[in-house]
Amino acid sequence: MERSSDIGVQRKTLNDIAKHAGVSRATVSLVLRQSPRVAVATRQRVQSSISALGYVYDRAAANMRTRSTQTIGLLVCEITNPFYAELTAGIDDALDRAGWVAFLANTAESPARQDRFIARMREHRVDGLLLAPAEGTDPKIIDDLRAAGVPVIQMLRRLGKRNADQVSADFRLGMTLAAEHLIRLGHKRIAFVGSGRRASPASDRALAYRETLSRYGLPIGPIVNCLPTREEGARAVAELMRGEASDPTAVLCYNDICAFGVLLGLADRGLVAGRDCAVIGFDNIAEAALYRPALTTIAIDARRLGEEAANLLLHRIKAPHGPPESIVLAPKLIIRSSCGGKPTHH
Amino acid sequence: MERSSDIGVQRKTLNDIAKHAGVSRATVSLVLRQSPRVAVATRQRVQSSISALGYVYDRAAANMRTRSTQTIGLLVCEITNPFYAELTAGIDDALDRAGWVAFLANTAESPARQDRFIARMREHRVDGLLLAPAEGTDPKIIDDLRAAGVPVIQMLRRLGKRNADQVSADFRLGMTLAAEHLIRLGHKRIAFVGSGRRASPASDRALAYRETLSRYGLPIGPIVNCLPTREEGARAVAELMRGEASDPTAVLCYNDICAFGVLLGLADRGLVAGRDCAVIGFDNIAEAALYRPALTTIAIDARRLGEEAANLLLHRIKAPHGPPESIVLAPKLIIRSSCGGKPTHH
DNA sequence: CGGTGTAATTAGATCGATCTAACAAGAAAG
DNA sequence: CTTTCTTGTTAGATCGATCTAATTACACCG
Repeated sequence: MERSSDIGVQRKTLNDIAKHAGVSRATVSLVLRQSPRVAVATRQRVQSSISALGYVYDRAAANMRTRSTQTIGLLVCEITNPFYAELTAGIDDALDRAGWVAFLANTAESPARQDRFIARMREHRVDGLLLAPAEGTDPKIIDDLRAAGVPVIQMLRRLGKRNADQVSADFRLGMTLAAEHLIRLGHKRIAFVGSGRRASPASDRALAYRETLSRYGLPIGPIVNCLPTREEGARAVAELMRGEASDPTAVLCYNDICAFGVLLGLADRGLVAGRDCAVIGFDNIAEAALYRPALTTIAIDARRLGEEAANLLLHRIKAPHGPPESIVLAPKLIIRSSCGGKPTHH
Repeated sequence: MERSSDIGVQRKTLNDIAKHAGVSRATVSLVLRQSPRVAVATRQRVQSSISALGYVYDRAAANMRTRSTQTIGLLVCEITNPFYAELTAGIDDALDRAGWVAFLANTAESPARQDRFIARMREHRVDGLLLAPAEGTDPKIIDDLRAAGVPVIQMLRRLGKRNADQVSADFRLGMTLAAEHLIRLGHKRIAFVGSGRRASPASDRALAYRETLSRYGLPIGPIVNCLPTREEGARAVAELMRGEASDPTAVLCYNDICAFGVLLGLADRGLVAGRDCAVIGFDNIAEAALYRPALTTIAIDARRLGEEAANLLLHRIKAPHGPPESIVLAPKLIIRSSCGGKPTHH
């Protein structure tokens, strides 16, 4: 009894097609690569053999000669963070358009895990890497990869000082916009929640907070360290709000997740954000518009950022010796209800 | 001037190592694969040559002979959905432990895009596929892949009726638990929001809703179609709550996202979930615990589900002819505040 | 009619690993 | 001393494509 659906059927090769179509292996290869040097009649004959035999192109074999795999490695510091999920979706979009595929690695903020994945991806001969570095990443890996001839695009977090290919957003400008918004609304005691992170996006934001407040002659602080989780954000409120007259009237947060935590913390203490205290987040993740009160925040277009990063990497792979490029997206203030007043966005 | 950090350095090969260590290519290969048939002295000599020359193993070349790539394809219907992001993290974890890597594709619920990615992954010779199918996926693709000898694990959504390898959760039981909870609380008019989806997890939930209500002799409906977005969930409330005495007193939702939408819709109409209306979600995504009111929901352990799926696929790749396995995780009712009463979880 | 140019096709080497089967050297057995 | 066995090593074929350089077929031209 023949079982056509059985597993382990021999995969067809170029030789099988060649024999079936009565041409040489080389000609079939030319057809596959849409070479114009093949006669129309031959091309058609080959193409019908290909579909008759159900041939599947073996890119891995082809890669051996061409020395390129049309494959990249994507290293994300935390895929369960909606911002990075959106970034990933943007990357995936751009790669799909170009016909490439990505190996995914969720490093979960572990540099050791990141190293392991990078090694594994290099063994698979990826043509390049997109790196949203885990916290505590040794900047040396950029040099190592460069020495090995592996193009890398840094996303969001800067490693080391040297100029390299990177895609990011202007976090300082973003936080400045946020602070100025609060100052325009008349706030004088503005707190900052979330300075605890070492990575560059965090230090950029904390810096802009200090700079802007001092530029307007306002007192700096209180500043509360806080990991980007809602639990921590809620806990931070306990440190900020002591029921005294000197309590802050507004809070700038490291990101939306922290801000949600702060909103929770306020609600749990019977305070209403937007009335008793102004709160601003950062990132504009999807939930920001859909929370109540809706969160005023700084929008970073994560999907667009992903697309730019993927395109820059593909460009760099084509032109490995070109000068480093740095793409910095502009942030945008999105006014909703968490600072009171009339929202311009829902 | 020598530039050691220049791009495009020739990659070292087995032959280079062999020459450097004064042995044959075959011996180096044996060392790399930790064969016990190599003398200790030789092994050490080879190993020091390997690190001296900075050799990087070329798995792609090795794959040509071994006919296995230690690579799988992961197709996710929507990576920006936190449930699937969590699932992805679980898969990544399990693969990391095994030393494998995954190609990621975010199909964004597009079957055409899914087909494209599957073809591309097959060209890259993945050893198997993890498929969280896009809505509207043709069940035939499972047969096609089986005929081609590509192991596939279906995740969450069932395709066709035949028994195949799959990992899912008991959605009927989950929705039954949710409905019975509301019934225990004394609700008589229980609505359902989100029946619009065609995929099996949706129909399972809708079915369990009907079954349970009729089992307890309660009227079925109203039922409101609703895509799993907050906007749609909020819109659904307008259809449900007409300010009449016959308005439902409780709402079962397709998933947490819908439920958040319903909470928003209620809030926008001045109604308080847990007091004026009970709401239950499904999935227990991270936000569920951190919303106010905290959402009562059915927990599905997405990370665990991902790990199980990855492990089952690795098992199936080792034993392609084994009988199909079906792993079904048990759901759990998580009581918080959105149905009133004392919450057991925060 | 032989020579030239162009278009279409192909044989054979090649990418970098693994696999097979054979071989060399020394120990153990007869 | 020869035979057999064991241990360690290796030459050469192989995986399935691409690339190079050569070959064929045929039209065109002087």
